[in-house]
Amino acid sequence: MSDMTLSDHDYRTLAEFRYALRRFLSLSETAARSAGLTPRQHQALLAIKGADGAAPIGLGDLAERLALHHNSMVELADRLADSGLVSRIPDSTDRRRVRLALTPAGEEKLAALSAIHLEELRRMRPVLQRLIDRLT
Amino acid sequence: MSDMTLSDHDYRTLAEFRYALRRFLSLSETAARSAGLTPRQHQALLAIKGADGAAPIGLGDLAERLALHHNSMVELADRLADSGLVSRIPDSTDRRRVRLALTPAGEEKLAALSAIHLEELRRMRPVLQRLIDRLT
DNA sequence: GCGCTAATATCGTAATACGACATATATAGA
DNA sequence: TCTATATATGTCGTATTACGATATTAGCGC
Repeated sequence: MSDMTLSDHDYRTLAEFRYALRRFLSLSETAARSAGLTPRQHQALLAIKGADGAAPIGLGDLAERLALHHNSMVELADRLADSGLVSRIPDSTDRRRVRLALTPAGEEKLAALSAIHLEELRRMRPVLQRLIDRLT
Repeated sequence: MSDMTLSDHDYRTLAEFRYALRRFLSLSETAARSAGLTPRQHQALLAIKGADGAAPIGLGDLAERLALHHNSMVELADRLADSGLVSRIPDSTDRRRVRLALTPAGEEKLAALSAIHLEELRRMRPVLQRLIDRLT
């Protein structure tokens, strides 16, 4: 907080940053829904795939990664399992734990969505770079 | 779409990007709610402030900027006006139009929140830069 | 075994974005 | 100027979903 009073330039930077974010998120949502997924479902698939430990990620860790409370994560996992996109895998040693793995259907949808997102991020790169540079 | 098959590195880049986004958005939400605002309300205040035309921004343009349908924007404007954060200003020449301006209370809350957000973005800068550079 | 903690699950509730529809104003064309 | 159409905002019912509170099940130290 170097200076408490913000300039118009600061506000504009913040506003444009949020605008870029919303455009990305809006595009992402449209793509996800076209694939029959909610945005959260898509993000969950990506987080599952992107979390490379040796073992599949558990509900609790996934909840943290998605910034969801554990019970919301349980419900999200229910919906994903009902849709046949992930499968619940009980942990072999700790029977309280449940891990999630992508089904082939989940892999497939995620792959298609990820290609779109990667392309979009690459397209956005100059804008993002410009905004970052503006942060003084 | 240079190559249809995505590498683990691609997935991890996407996952980490989303994770960074969620952390930012989560922080933003917490800050907004601490100030008695919903995230959307905060974003609306910022978009109003950041939209520099000669005249205050209208409902329709604001809806587009916030990626909301016009009726959702009307309801959001209702809630903002009820909270005393913005005031509806009928357009002088086109009486269909309604413009929104920040009240002093709105300015004040936005200023406090914006300082927090600018600080956070500056803190995130290295992470964002690294992610952008990873986009090949 | 007993008390305690941790992980997952269940259920009722509230917030809010949307679809469908309604109203008010502007504009073009005969 | 009158009428048809388009545009901007507003209203209302509904559905989705994240959360709080609570419950259940499993591990752990003693």
